[in-house]
Amino acid sequence: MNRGTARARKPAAERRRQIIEVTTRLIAERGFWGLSMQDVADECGVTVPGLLHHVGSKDGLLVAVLDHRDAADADALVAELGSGAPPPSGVDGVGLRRLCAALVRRNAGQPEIVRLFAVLEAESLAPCHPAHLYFAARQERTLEMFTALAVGVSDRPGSLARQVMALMDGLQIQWLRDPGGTDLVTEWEAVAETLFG
Amino acid sequence: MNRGTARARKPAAERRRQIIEVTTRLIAERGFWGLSMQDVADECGVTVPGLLHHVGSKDGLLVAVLDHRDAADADALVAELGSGAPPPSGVDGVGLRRLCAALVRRNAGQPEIVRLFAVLEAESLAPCHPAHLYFAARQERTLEMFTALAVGVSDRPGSLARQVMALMDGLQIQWLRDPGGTDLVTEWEAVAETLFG
DNA sequence: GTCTATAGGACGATAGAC
DNA sequence: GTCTATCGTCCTATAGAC
Repeated sequence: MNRGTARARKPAAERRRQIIEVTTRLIAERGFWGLSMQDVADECGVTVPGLLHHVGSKDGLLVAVLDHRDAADADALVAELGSGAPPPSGVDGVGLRRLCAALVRRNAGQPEIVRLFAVLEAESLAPCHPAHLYFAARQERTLEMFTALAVGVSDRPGSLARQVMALMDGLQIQWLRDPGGTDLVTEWEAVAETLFG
Repeated sequence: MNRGTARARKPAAERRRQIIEVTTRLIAERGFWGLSMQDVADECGVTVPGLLHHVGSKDGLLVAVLDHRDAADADALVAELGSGAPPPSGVDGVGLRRLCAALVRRNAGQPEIVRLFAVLEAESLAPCHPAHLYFAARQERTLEMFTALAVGVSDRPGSLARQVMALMDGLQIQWLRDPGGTDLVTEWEAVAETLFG
């Protein structure tokens, strides 16, 4: 008698994974303000209260997505830089140029995720946006990491760090708007030659 | 008997100017998806139907804002580059470096407008966004202009143009997120030295 | 040119059954 | 873990008076 009615039910973990996946795509398309819980629920084959059971609220849904991305990105970055590399908080010695190349290569393969961050990065400039603090901290953390890695490369490491970050974000926007017109990796190689060559 | 009751009424042109000004600020704060006609109407001291009388629809409101900005930017750019300079479609001879410096200087003085464009630029990546075509055309036009001006500066003018555009957009985001932490003009001077120096 | 009034939905969230 | 039912609020847009 071990539960013969397992028709549409899913284990919580799997359902949560599905919710995050769908939400990621929808936020990338319409932003967080344009996201509706109804659409997320529909695409998951669940009702709205069913969805809220898992994430608590609309804001809770956003933090779930961002937390999941942070974890996935940290894993992937370590894998791409070699298994011997320490976690992102201690990437010293890898070199700014190699780190950027790895980031660009990874981003080129997941335009949807890149768009998610591009949209939220702009939306979250508003102080009342639920991800405002998250992206402020993210920018600060990234700049610090880039600056630390740029110390040997430039005599103004802080400025170089800002330029690197700006170039990655800006080129990504151009690429997202016209995916056929640009190859992200190729464009970045030209940048690297200007900055580091 | 020439209409003695002109209490709260404004001439259409002035009302339209006010509507555009308020909408610009609200879109910068919340994006277009997050914009509500009610809020715009309230801040203008008008009812929602009164607002719709002037702009037709919510989409009409957006194009009104964008058209107004295009006109204002074109005027300001000509003024900043000197009265003798031809309109933006023919800025040859001014030089890419000088053009960028003028753009950055102008943008540094109007963060609200910069934020409007930053938010809409990301939001409009979605093909269904009412400003999708507008920003696609804008990017293409800007890249063409920068490329033409970069011909003498670099042996890969298209790539330089993309880098210049990316750097301006990216630095603006960083600046908007932490206005006290960066000076846009100073940062750009460092960039210019790297790119053109 | 601006109003009142209202249509007609979609929204996020809650309560409680199963 | 998912449902039905419902609340109250907000939304864009229209019709027609003044």
